[in-house]
Amino acid sequence: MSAESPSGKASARTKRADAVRNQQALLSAAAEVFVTSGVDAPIRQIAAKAGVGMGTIYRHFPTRADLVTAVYRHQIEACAEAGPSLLAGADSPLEALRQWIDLFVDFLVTKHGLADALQSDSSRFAALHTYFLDRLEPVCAQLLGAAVDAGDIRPGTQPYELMRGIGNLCIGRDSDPRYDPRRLIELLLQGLRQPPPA
Amino acid sequence: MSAESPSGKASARTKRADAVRNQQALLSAAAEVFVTSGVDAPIRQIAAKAGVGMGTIYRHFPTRADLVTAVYRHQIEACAEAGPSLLAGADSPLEALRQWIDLFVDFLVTKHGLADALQSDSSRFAALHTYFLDRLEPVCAQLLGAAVDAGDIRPGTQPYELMRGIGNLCIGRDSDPRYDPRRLIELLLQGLRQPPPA
Amino acid sequence: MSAESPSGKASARTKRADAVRNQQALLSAAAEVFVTSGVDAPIRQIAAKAGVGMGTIYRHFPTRADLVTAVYRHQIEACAEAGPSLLAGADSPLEALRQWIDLFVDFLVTKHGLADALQSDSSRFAALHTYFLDRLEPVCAQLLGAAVDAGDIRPGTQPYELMRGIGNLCIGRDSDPRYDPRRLIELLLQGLRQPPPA
Amino acid sequence: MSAESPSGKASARTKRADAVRNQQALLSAAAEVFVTSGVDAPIRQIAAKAGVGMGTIYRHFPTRADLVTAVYRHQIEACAEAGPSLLAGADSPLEALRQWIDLFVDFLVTKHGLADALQSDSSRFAALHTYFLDRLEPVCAQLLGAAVDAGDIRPGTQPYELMRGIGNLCIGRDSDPRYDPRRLIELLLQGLRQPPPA
DNA sequence: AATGAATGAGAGTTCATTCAT
DNA sequence: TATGAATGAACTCTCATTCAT
Repeated sequence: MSAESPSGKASARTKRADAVRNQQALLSAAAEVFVTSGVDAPIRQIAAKAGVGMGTIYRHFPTRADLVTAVYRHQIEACAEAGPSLLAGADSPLEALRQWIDLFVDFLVTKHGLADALQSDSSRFAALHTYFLDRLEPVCAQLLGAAVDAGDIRPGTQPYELMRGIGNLCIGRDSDPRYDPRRLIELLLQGLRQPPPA
Repeated sequence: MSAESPSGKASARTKRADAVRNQQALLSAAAEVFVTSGVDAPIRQIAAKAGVGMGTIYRHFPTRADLVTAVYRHQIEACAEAGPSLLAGADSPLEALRQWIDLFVDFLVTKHGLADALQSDSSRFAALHTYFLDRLEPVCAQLLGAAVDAGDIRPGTQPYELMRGIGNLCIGRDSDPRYDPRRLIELLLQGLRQPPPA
Repeated sequence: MSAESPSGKASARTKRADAVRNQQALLSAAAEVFVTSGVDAPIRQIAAKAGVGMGTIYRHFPTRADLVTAVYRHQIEACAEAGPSLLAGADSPLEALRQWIDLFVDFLVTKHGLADALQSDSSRFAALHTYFLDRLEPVCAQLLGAAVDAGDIRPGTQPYELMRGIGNLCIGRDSDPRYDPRRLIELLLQGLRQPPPA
Repeated sequence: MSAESPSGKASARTKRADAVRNQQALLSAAAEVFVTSGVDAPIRQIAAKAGVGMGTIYRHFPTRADLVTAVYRHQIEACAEAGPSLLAGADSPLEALRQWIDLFVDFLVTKHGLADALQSDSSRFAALHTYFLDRLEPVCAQLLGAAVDAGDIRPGTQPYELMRGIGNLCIGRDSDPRYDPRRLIELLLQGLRQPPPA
């Protein structure tokens, strides 16, 4: 990189690098804080964890939904991209669906403020909600459709409803050791299976 | 006059009647507000809706949990009492379980701040949580056990987990018309059914 | 009004007796509560201790100062009346003054919210203040004057100032065992003594 | 006169001032308010007087004790530092003690909410209390000890008691012009003097 | 006359958001 | 651009005082 005007360009570059670094720090910090304090955690707390000022958060993420969305974007992407691969590689469409739901649940219970955020009716999270569904609903639809087409499961279940249901089942997962969302989700899948021919 | 009891007592009784009326107003108002603003709604809002001062709420319900518990106590009781009757009257234990879950869901989606409150990890709702479980878990256990004993459903599902799951599925029921918790719960029940002998 | 209806009279009498009894209960209760919670104790607390309603307190003692004054009136009277007797019976006017101050201090430290109330600039206690001074200042003045006249103590000290000073020294008496107002008051008295003729 | 502009809209509500300047404003305001309303004055009142928001007070002084301590710290320091100098410069230890007490009283009556705060049994002021004593008791002890050693005053008086006594005498100084704590303190000092040999 | 339920002003405290530096 | 000080609305809770019974 050549810099004829060292001060001007260098400072611009420096700032850019700073900004990127800040954004990364913020995302990591927010992810951590969301886990311990939920997605409604005080901005201060996130800023402190990231080692930046509060204003910096507002610059990068004007609304809370922007931040939450950004925090989970990578995982949402990964989850979305896994759909087709699983469908291609699994023994059966149902097996692919099961594996995808496993990923989905991993994601939700790992970042455990998320399930709460997703069901929150607060308009604050509308953007997250939208992004989440726009990206994942088609993937879920594809898997679900394939399983139906293969005759593995009965038709009639909508991807939106299934995703909401799984998401809801993941809420408050760790408040009591007696509650394990995966067991219930397994029951759901059992319920989806085509009743055997008489 | 035959009033052996001093008038002091009579007047005390009268005041009580007022207080009772106020309590009712409060319970109705709180139930309404919980629906629109959640169980964390500001005390002022509830007081305003009930047409009473804030202090009146504190008098009747010293803590928020007291209020929430009181709001839902009647329904919890009704639900608890329905269990044995349904078991006695239904065609099969599974049918009884299904009907009881219907009642349970009716309850949760009608007073829909409740599902939120129940899963809230906030210690503020510990009392409600405890009351809820103490009262309903045994009922659910009985129905579940009977269905297992009759061979209608597979064993291994705990009443606590089932209730939590159903409760979670009822969260945010009306944020989107595409989501109907009952359909998912029906799937859960399907999943619980004993796989037919080979 | 003619007392045609006996019940009218009877009830009036009954109420009077009740009122007197209530007043006594209130004074005792207030005295106790003042000791533990200060003269600013919540009205509720006093009412509860006395076993009466709050309204009853307001009926008997419209302002807090009225109650405080009433609570301490007996002791103020006793203290006031002791002055002349002590002067008549003691070995010297200084000794009488010392004994009277002892009584005064007993009074203040026994009812330990009192010293605080007396110095409180809050107008709430103006009535108490006034009553207190009206009654005791002349007594103190008499004792002080006699001691001065006898040549026991130097002239120049005003009874108001001496009483305020002693009252202040009694404040917070029991917050620390290292603090004993009597030792300081004894020093004050030493300081009042006529310096020995050269 | 330039007041033609519609100054009704206070756009120049100097929102952001230097933090240090704000602290100073806060300390001055608090000192003033403590004088008129006592050290228990509402936070809002102090904030209003300082022209800042309430949050600013919490930022600078998280607890009330922090604020009270800060308000009086400078004077406490000055008083503490004066002790040794006075002892070195005065004609006699007793004279040094007298001068130090003069300073001490100046301090208390100038910032006269302080005497109240010091005797307050509320645990809220424990920090102030502790700081006050930690800093001044040793100074008072030194002066007192020197005066005893020099034979100027009788032994047996503890610095804690003397300071509490003087502090108490300064309470409510200006509620009545007839009351002057200095006259009583002078009597105390007189009382401390060694009784002349028989 | 007595009661105590009801009222609501007022105090403490938190935190999202703005904006001077 | 980044910072974090400042603001103030919003919330909880307490208690003096009133007033219907």
